[in-house]
Amino acid sequence: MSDLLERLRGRGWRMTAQRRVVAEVLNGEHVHLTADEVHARAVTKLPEISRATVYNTLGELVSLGEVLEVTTDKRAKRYDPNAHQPHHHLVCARCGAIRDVHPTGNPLSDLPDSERFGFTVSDVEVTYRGLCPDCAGA
Amino acid sequence: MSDLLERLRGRGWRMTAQRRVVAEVLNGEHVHLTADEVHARAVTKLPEISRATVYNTLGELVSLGEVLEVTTDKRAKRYDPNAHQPHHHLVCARCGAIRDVHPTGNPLSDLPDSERFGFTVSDVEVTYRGLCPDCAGA
DNA sequence: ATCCTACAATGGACATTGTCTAAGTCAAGC
DNA sequence: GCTTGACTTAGACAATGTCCATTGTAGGAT
Repeated sequence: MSDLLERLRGRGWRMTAQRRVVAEVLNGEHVHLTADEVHARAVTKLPEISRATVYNTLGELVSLGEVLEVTTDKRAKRYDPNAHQPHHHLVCARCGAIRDVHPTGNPLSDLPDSERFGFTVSDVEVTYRGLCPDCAGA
Repeated sequence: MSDLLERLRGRGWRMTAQRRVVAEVLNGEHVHLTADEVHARAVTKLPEISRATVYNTLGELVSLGEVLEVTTDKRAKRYDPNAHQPHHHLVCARCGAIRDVHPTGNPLSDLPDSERFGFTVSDVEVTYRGLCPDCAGA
């Protein structure tokens, strides 16, 4: 976990209290917080931290490739710290719960040249939707 | 094309000038407009139409299943009238151009039970990313 | 053809998410 | 322990989307 902090330090990332707190909040599996959620949690550890700093820091983590931006719903971007293991997402259509999933097969090879319209296709993002046990078990 | 208007009428949708204009704007293949773009085009045909009405109407069309919401980027929702032919999307990472694509295979069957976490999975959405010919041909 | 009425449209305030800037603050190196 | 350039802050601003009270109207009833 402090892997993240270690890696960042090793890459010459200037360490500040704010950045440490943000990195600490973004930790674990199946973590997919919005920027405001990150801010809310960061504030409990460091009350003075500002919204702008959280946004800036998240943006930097994304640029560094340490965190992924996920847009499973149309509302806010979410931030996924599980950037070093490729995966896709399973989303509950009712409550919005998100799980990381690892489908078999490679969707990239399922897109024939005739369907590529001359694009250079480099990435694919798969979002499964359904109901989680709680919401389905009505 | 007026298929859409026909279908809506047949389903007892109360027809108004505003709704007709919105339905007319959303017509064709590879159409993926944001709500504001729909509004901008609707205004050229019906200057008094309000933003709220466009949002309401789009929401209704989505509820009726005649139009799909697509969230290929983190900014605005886009509306895709091609709802009666299942398809996925190919997005240019630079300019944002969007094409409808039809991959082979069924990603749903690529998600093993062990990766479903008890969810009832009903839908899957695939977004391919890359560079369109114009942006790649730098 | 005209009237009624429920449903639709309007516009403007408000909410949410995200960006920007100018000024103050601080981590890290010397 | 200084210096300095990068970081943080607060708040204004922008973009997108929602809500509500008021006004308008489509379509059925007469």
